[in-house]
Amino acid sequence: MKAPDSPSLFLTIDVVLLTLVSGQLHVALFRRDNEPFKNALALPGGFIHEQEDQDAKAGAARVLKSKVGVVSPYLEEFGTRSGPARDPRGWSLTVVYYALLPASALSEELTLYPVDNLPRLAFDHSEIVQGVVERVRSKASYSSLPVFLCEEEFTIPELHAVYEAVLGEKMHAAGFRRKLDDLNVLEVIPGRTKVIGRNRPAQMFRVARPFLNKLSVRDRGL
Amino acid sequence: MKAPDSPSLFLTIDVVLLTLVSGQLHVALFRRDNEPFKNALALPGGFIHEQEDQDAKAGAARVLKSKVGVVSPYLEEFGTRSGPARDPRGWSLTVVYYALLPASALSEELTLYPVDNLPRLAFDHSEIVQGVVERVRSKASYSSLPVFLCEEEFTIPELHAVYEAVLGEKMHAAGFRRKLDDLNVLEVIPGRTKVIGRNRPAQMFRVARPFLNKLSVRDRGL
DNA sequence: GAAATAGTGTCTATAAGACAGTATTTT
DNA sequence: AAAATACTGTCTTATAGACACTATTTC
Repeated sequence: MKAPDSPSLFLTIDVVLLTLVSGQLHVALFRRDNEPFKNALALPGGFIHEQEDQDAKAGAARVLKSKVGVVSPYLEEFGTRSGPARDPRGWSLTVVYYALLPASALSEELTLYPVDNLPRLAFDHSEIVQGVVERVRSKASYSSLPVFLCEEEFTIPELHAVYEAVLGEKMHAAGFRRKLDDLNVLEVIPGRTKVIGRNRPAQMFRVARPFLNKLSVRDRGL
Repeated sequence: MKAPDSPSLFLTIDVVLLTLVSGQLHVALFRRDNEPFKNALALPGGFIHEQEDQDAKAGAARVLKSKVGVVSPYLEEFGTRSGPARDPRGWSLTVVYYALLPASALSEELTLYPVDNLPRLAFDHSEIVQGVVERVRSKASYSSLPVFLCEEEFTIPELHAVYEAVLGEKMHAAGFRRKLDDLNVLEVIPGRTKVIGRNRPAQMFRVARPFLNKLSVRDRGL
């Protein structure tokens, strides 16, 4: 093993930040100020700062904070994309992270695009977003992942609607309740209820402490 | 975005090659010839060769071929490990891949260590192996992954034993057959049977073409 | 034919889905 | 009280595990 002398090999981070706007998954994108792909839309990302970043995930958190202005409780590695062709500047490797937040946590300024009708993106970012969305939908089908798209306090019917939006399919309400129950992620907020129309108010819940930044997973799907 | 001028930031690949020896998962390790961690055991790995490697996965395949002398049909990204402390030479990021092969495909020279009783390893390789083993056990519980630990032709009872070895638990034989069936990964080899003792011979199977290098996954676990 | 493992059929227990019924609010 | 949605109880159906039975070989 000898040290590499490679001016044209570089390392970046990209973050796929997903949120729900009017029942549709959206991704946060930015218009690039510089070459390459100047003026094209791209994921928030950048180079690793080896002075600052304790690891790649910390770099992703820094990108989220500096470019989007948020801290995400859920921030997971998706995987890497690499090769000589994906960035015209040379052989590159990007570590892709994904985060989920409720739209209310995001600035109004932020530009969000529906993932199922994306414009053309810079680099291989279209493929990356598609891959992340697939992963998120898959995880949603057997885990508590969609709770990160909810406000801090929410009702079961609200969460139910979020699951249906992410998965794109109707879920049986009674079964949903029962199966959510054995995920053990939810905590009743005693006394707090929420009235929507002229009907029985729904109990409000929050995410239980152990699952504030990780998933609860089921064996048999939701 | 400005180009990074980072002599102390580098990019490596590591491969966790797992196999089954006498019913126990083993990992292929090499004794390091050079500093850092000279003489310590480590995963096969190395720097990205940006002239040769089409991407990180191709680099992993190259490492497997050159250091272990094998080509693995199944080669998957596990994830990355990074930071300033894991390698004394500076801020490093490694992309970890894992591969599964039957012991018969490996050279006799290769040194294999049982994953549940590992010696001390270089860098953060102990933690990496542990993470990969966890991932492999998890995937084995709902997918066809363990077929990659089998020979090209094998019987259901043999495959059954492989699953039990990986998962470390007894599985009900009749249910195992039925559930394997709807994975659709197996293809009867007409006429070919295998006799073990003085008993009914078992039908031999091979992996069906579409799953020669990818998994078949079940909803409900095996 | 006895022994041994391969493989199947069926019964039972458990979990999921359907659906009806009860609960609690506003108007 | 009517309307509307929240929530629960129970019946039915699908799936998984247990277990007994049949199949095919060697000795």
